[in-house]
Amino acid sequence: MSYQVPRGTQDILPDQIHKWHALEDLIRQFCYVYDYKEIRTPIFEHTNVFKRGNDASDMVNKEMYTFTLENSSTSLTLRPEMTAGVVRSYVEHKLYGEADQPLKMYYVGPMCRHERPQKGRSRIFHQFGVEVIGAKHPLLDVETIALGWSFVSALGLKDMKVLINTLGDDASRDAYRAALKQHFAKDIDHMCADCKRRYEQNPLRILDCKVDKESAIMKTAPKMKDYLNEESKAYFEQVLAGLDALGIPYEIDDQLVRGLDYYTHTVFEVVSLNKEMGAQSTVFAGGRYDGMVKYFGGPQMSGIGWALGMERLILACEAEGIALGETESLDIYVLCLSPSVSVQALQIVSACRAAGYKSDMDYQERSFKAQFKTVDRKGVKAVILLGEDEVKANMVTIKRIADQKQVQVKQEEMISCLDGLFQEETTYDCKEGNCTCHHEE
RNA sequence: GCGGACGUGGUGAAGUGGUUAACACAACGGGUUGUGGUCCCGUCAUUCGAGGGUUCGAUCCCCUUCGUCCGCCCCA
Repeated sequence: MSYQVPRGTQDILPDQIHKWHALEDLIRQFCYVYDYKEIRTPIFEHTNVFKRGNDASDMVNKEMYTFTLENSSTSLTLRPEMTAGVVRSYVEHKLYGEADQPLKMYYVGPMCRHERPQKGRSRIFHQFGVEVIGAKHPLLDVETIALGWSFVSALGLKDMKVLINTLGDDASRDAYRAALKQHFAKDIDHMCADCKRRYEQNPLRILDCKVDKESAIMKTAPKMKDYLNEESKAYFEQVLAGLDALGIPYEIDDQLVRGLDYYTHTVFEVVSLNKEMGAQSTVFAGGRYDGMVKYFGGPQMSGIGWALGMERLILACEAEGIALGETESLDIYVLCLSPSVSVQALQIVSACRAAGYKSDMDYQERSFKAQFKTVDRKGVKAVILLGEDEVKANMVTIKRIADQKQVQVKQEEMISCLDGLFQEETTYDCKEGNCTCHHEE
């Protein structure tokens, strides 16, 4: 009991891993047909990759795992998100010079944030995300949303909603920011401490405030849409038209500003409406960023991306009763009837494995009955019985569980016999209560 | 960082200031010595998250600590 995982982290145990494999397989399929390629960047970066000048977000200011090793002056940080690392890599390797732009990338991996753990919120969690860098077109915004939306739809999730908004370009945002500051100027003293901080650092995020949400000053606050210039407005309208064209339902939420400060134009959030999700209901979210590539020393190029919380996705699937991945089963189990033949049993298991059958045997010298229990529990399709009689005769006994068909064959013929048994039509009439097969509950 | 609830075997859980900590599931062994799933019998917590304190005596009361859950905050 003295050793345990650090707070807010968890082991993903073997009996849960099928969910992760199922999701990862589907992710690769989707990214393949969308022609997005995987990128892998380091799990830690120089701190200044994440901590950039004007960033006022909690994520970079309060929640980063930042460390400096002894005998070193280099400050490193465990990545709290992926976009910064991807953009850094894009610029560092001068990928903006590649022929095919935009570059379409995806990633899957762990992120670290020092937050208070809660349902759907851990200190190490996994994100699947996409980044499209090197071109700016509203239909690219639509494409990335479509990728995520079709992905969660393919899983069977139904209680999902797309919330979308625009922050406009820099000029629109500057104008809006000034208007907000003016609006809140005389009341900021009565507002919550967080809002006071936001007022100075990033007035847009005052709109995110839950404390003062119902106050009159909040309700009469100027709207972003009234400060959008023509170009920004047109951009947003094209995004919405693209979503309409693909039949993706959405809801415009003009309070949506997102927590990361690098966003421009399109921002969106896809949330689960299922009550079992708890307070952390955002499954994937992202937006466009116009300034990041230049910030990292590249040309003026735009990007768009989103990130999806894998743990939250699993929660959402569980909340909607969606099973991920197949339950484990075994093709063949070798039943060892006497410890004296265990070496021969191992040779037979090896032969089955070499032939491609998922196979196993007992290594605990357990009773015959106990070994058969394992057969039931693991959903074994065929059993090979091996006792002293078989070894003497150089035979094996093969029993197909589904219909209890049992044959004895020479060991040389074992694999071809198994091939036959597995290929043969095994669905047969099995009336309830009238047969001896095992029915799974 | 703030507020609240909780922590008993592999799992789900009952329980009480007093001698041996229910019950169920799972696991293992046996009845059935080479043919499983049902049934019956047996075994399985010197210990109640950890550390300290009060007490003749603590799983139960108090403190500390670690962790989980819920909400705030934040975000995927």
